[in-house]
Amino acid sequence: MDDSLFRALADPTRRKILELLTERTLTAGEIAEQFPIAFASVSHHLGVLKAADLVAAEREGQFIRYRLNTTVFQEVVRYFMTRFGGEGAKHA
Amino acid sequence: MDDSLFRALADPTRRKILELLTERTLTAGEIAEQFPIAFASVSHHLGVLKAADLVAAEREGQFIRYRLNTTVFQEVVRYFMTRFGGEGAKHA
DNA sequence: ACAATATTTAGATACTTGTATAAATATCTC
DNA sequence: GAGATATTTATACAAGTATCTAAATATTGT
Repeated sequence: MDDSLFRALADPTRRKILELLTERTLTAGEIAEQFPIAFASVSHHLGVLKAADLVAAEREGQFIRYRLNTTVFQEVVRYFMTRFGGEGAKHA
Repeated sequence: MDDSLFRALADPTRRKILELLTERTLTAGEIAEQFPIAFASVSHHLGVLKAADLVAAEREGQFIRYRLNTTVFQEVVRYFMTRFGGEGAKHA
């Protein structure tokens, strides 16, 4: 389990970005609009998420579209369930 | 979902501590032995884990015994599964 | 090629954090 | 109560990080 993954999840802004991407894919600008911080700061967060392989980016004309990489989330769930899940996780 | 939880998980030493506690409860000293850093540093990590409610501590004579708080882990699993789990999580 | 739009990268700064050493607290034994 | 052991708390510092502004890169349209 990569360290960058957990560090990426440690920031609330980044977790919020991930939750936004659950609904649908979004461009960097659409994501940045949702936050009171500078676009460049959001771009930095997107870079961290991409480095952790939690999201994937694809250029679409002048825009860059981000989407959730669900595969990695499944790995996270598995990590927690196998190591710490105990009983309760099985029927969640 | 509390911010302190994810920040607590972001450090590899702390994740290792949690994994050690999966096997059995351990005293602070037994935990500290496993790491190349100072006892006080491990104690700091234990404080972070306790603040995030990931572990519970109980004095036992001169020792302090730590145990995993599995309830919180179930919440973590649920967080990931409901928001990001997709299909793969269901039969993991 | 130029201007406009979208996004990232670079450089700076304030804040947080992981670690260390030293001091403090708690318990046990004599 | 003094000394030994176990652990935490206090203080300091280097490294990491979230944010900002400004500059750079990429694409589109005229």
